[in-house]
Amino acid sequence: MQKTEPRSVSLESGDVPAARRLRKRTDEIVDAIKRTIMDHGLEPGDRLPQEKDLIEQYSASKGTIREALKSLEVQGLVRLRTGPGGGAFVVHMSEGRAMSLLGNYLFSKKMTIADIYELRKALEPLVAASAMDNIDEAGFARLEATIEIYDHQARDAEERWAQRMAELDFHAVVAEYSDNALLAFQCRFCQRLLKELAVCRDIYVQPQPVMRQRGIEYQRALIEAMRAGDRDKVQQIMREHMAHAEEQMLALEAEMEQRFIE
Amino acid sequence: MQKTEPRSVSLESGDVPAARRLRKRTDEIVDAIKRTIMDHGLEPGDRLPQEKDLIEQYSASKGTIREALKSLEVQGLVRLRTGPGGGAFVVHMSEGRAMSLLGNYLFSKKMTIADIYELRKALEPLVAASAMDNIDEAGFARLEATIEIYDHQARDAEERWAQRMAELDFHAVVAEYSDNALLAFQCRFCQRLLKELAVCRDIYVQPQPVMRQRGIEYQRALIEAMRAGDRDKVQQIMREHMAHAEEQMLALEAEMEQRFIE
DNA sequence: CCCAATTTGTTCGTATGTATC
DNA sequence: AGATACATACGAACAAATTGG
Repeated sequence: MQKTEPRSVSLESGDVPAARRLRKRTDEIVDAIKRTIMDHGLEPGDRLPQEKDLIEQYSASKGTIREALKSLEVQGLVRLRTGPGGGAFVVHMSEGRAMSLLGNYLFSKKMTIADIYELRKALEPLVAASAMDNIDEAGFARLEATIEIYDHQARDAEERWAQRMAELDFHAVVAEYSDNALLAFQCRFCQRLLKELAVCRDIYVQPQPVMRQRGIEYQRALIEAMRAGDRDKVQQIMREHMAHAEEQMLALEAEMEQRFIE
Repeated sequence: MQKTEPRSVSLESGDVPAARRLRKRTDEIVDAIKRTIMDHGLEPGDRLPQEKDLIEQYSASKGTIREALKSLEVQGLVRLRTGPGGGAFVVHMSEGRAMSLLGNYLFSKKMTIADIYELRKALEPLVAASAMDNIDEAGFARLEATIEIYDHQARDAEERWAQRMAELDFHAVVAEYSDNALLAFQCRFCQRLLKELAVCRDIYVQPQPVMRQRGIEYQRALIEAMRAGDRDKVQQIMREHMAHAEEQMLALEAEMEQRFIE
């Protein structure tokens, strides 16, 4: 049985299948370097040949090689360092970069609060259940420390904002303990959207006494259920927590619009 | 005296750090152009100033400007065209590019079939229900045409492969009719992972008579439920469909490993 | 169909900044 | 502190692609 196929995965197929148009030199080199990374199984920390050698290897000029390396850097595949022993080093894309890039894609689509919570209602219970299997006392401590941030009335708008962010961070911490990288990423991306969406930012600056208290109750109950290892209960609590959070967000959004009309 | 801090380590925030330390000229220009696009509300089709003008505007060299534009191109924000009237045109990132970039992030994580299906079991029922509200007769026709592709015994390995791809395309078509862009994207990304993961590719080349027939039954029932507008039934069928598909995939994976050991 | 204008794409030479020893 | 190795940036020239006459 063939185990490792030479035509492995994720090769930037994207749009044009190469047979059509003459591809630009830069893009050819980008793909060539990508293949080199894949085929040689290069790990983070490994260094690519330096510019000088790449120039020779691909018979291209400095500028072209630089553009290719820049492309790889933007894609989060390499990091460029100056100085002796410097060069292009293979890295794993950071979650932040992945989210930025995906954010560019969704920028054109108009996301609503309901859209995001439709996802969260489905995913957060799953990550919570998944995280339950891996979380330890240190993890619980982190969760409780996060709750502390918003377990009191905010003094000013700035602290109120910090509390809203921390409320989302609670779920980010939970997701950290899931071993399903894709699930965790998608969950955390939803959280990031909630942090960045303009409509949400407008909502967060308003006072909202009810939401905070109820949210904490859900989260405390969640921690307890996780400690008890009660998978069904964990999911049930998170479902209710999300449904309640969505309700609050939508109500606040409607209230804001109402105020705007007056 | 200003001194460069040595601990400029890999926090790699990915997004706009405030005017902090010495950033590279290229990245400054990238952000400046990004802001220009945002602030002016530039839409796809709108043209940025040409290289010549950008060189003047930012007092940078041609190479630097080109690197900045290349960065924006890789991020899927602009498209570069040569010739008279050419230049950098604002575009919306294609779904394919977004998936490629996200694929680079997940490349380092080791995804399992179970991980992906954990997502699919949660998301596919939601997209199906969401799509139900928008799909029309043309959409149903597309779904039925897709089923035709694998509604018979494959003659050879190549057709078998095409059938596996079409089975996934069925769900891609469903997702097209959802108006929740994020939900649809995440669903289709799962489908893409199933198309590309090496372990899945190995599975698809094997004959698997049972899965095909049962899958079609689910999908035909799904179409019927969608036509009837029965939201709960749509979700229920899709849940079962996904659970069954996962079961089959895991069984085939186990069988393959068994064969591999022998 | 070719020609010419326009604009990006690529090359070379050189200089500067930066990190390591 | 100085030498070295490397990326980063500049500028001028040339090549290729696209559009319109």
